Amino acid sequence: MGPEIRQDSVLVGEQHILQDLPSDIRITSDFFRRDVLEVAPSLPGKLLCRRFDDGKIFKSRITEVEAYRGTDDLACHASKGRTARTEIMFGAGGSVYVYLIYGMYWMLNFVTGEQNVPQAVLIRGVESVSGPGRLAREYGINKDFYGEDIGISLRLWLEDSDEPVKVYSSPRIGINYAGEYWASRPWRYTACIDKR
DNA sequence: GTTAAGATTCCG
DNA sequence: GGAATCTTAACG
Repeated sequence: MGPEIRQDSVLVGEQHILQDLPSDIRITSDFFRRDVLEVAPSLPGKLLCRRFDDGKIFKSRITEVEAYRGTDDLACHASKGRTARTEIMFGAGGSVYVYLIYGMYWMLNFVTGEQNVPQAVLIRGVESVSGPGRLAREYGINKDFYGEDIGISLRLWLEDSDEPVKVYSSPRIGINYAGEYWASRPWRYTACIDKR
């Protein structure tokens, strides 16, 4: 059974290739070039979209994210300084930051903010998948996506959704090591997606 | 070179 | 409650 052919795909040789999506649907890099505390709360409800190598396209609405904000934030990897791992976070918003945790789970993040302002949003869940480790696994995200430009990538992108969402904020998960102050910042944003 | 710990998940 | 599993960062 071949891949589902969409209207926005085009035949190139023997393969159907997904066209770059119209700018009024796809979220552009500009969206991410703002403070992470503006970007993160506006992500729940948006569609996280993936085109796999076999041409199949998977989309699910984001339900849970967390903001990691700059060198002061002791829960943010950038607080350790500019290293090979954190380098991408020091670039302008719109690229992908992925890293391996506990030797087995990839964490999917989107860099936000202006150049030299290291921030990122961790995508912790979508409607069909709970948990950041399982999410990356379902979406086939690994180190190959480090630095991917979310504004132009043909295999990973975001789309707007008109579904109304209520967004709640609460403390971030699993970062008690950062100390009480940073662990208590309400920078986790969860969506309650209305299903009428 | 060595080591401790981690933005997690699954099993008992 | 604890293991799985390995990269990163800190230290010698």
